[in-house]
Amino acid sequence: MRTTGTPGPLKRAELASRSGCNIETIRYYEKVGMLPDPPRSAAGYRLYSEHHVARLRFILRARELGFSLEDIRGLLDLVDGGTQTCAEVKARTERHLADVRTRIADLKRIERVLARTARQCSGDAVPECPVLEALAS
Amino acid sequence: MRTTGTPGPLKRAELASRSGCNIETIRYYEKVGMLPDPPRSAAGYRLYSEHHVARLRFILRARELGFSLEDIRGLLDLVDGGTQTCAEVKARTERHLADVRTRIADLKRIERVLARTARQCSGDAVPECPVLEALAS
DNA sequence: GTAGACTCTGTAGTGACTACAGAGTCAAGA
DNA sequence: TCTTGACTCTGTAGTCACTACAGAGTCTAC
Repeated sequence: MRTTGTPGPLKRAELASRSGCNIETIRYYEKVGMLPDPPRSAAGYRLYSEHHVARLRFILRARELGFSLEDIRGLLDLVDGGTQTCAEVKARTERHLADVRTRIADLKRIERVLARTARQCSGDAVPECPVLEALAS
Repeated sequence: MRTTGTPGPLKRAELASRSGCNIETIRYYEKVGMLPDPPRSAAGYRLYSEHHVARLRFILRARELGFSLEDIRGLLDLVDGGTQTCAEVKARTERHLADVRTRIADLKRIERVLARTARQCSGDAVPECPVLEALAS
């Protein structure tokens, strides 16, 4: 059993535990070209390096921030190309930020409607319900 | 060409335009049991009634409020059963409201990180980028 | 030698649609 | 009557970002 910090190639489960990523998701990211194909052992087992750990963490962090895989692919291209400019990345980030703000505004609108409607509910066991009426009207 | 307000059964495209719902989505809702199967013409064309219009609008309004189809199925069961109590609907609505609030909080956290990171960007055409560094680190 | 834990592959399922192909139907105009 | 074009029918596949599973192979500790 390899312990944390020991160097050498990692197997799928090790990469999963090092990154906190679901083991199947790793294979998925490989399949869709987000993670480079790792070298294989004689038996065909994937052998991941620190490079893969770093890239996977990059992907996961960007996912946490709500970037789509498509967005992340773009960011990775910029990184890989070595030609990325701060301006390009900034533009992408700000586009995404605008998206996030739109979603927040939408959800807040929804929240207001739901809260208002729920407040009108008596909570009694009567068959009339302002929520259903609001939806039906 | 039937004009708005004329009674009589509606075809798929008419129901779509009356409700603002995508025509394929109507068929999907039927398939998954959200909309009752309408009677058919001799040629097999669906013939929708005002009942279908009302139900479809109910579904669309609930979708706008972010209820899942599963949630809506529950609401429709309560409506159809005729046994729904305000208390049940209120509980569902409040569960959903809590969900929405969680999502808002998540997005706000994301927004803060994105905004802070984007601010650090010079926007210049230099290859170093604090956004990418934040993601990679 | 064997048990159990791992890995491999391909495939199918999730939710909520959306799109398309190929066939049939309908109504208006020539 | 015929044709044209717009509609409708069905089944199926694609979308996104995974997740789960089956059946086979491999590795390692005892």
